[in-house]
Amino acid sequence: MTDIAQMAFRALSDPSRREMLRMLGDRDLTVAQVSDGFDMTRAAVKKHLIILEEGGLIRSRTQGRERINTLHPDGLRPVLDWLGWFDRFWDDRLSDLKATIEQKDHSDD
Amino acid sequence: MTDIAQMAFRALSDPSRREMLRMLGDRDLTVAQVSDGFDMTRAAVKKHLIILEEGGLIRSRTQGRERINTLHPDGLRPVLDWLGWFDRFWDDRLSDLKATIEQKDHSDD
DNA sequence: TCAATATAAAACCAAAAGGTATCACAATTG
DNA sequence: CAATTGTGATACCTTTTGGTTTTATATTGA
Repeated sequence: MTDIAQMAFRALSDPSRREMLRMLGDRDLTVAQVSDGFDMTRAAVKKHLIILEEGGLIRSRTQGRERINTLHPDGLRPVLDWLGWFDRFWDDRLSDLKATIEQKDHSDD
Repeated sequence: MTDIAQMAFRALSDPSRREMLRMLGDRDLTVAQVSDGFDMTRAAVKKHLIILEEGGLIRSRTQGRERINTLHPDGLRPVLDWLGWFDRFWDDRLSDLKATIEQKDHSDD
């Protein structure tokens, strides 16, 4: 209900919504602009955007008659936290990621 | 429909199913044993387990009249891969995770 | 053998999800 | 101002979801 993680998981469970998040990762978009990427009505897109916002994955602000939707990546944190519990079964992924981090930390080696 | 990532995201979207995954992370459980942890019928639990298996998050084998359910952590990989796209917005997460890894490397658990 | 147990499978149900169409209204533009 | 555009809010519809109950079947144990 008001469970943050649950609302985020719920928001992520629909492929259209996940696609919307990717689009918003590239740039902020109005409802109409998001709708251009999908074969559904603006009303349907709007509903998805509401669910994404309820899940804490996007933010939106109204600007004139438009509503600008912005990715809110921090909203993924509850999801990643939950998934983190399973890292214990996932040692090789940690290694891979560690390598990535090392690379990033001293990329001038 | 048979989209692997979608089936996994779907499986994760229900809080009871996520709890079942945690339980199975501790040890393998029969359908009846999983049911003991929930206020719902075995039939309902069985349906959840089917969805978890369809999502690639658990495996199950029948042993006598029992069905043993086992966590299949690799099933989370498609989910983590999808989420990985957002790492670009999440630099501090890499730091956090690095700390976790260091901790793991230096302790024996 | 026979009763108890574990799962399976199906029918059924209410609510939620995902979509449409429609109307209202504020903001923009000619 | 009038017409257009972008959004918001409903009402409505169909399918999916999460649950129940019931019935069947296979395995176990006294």
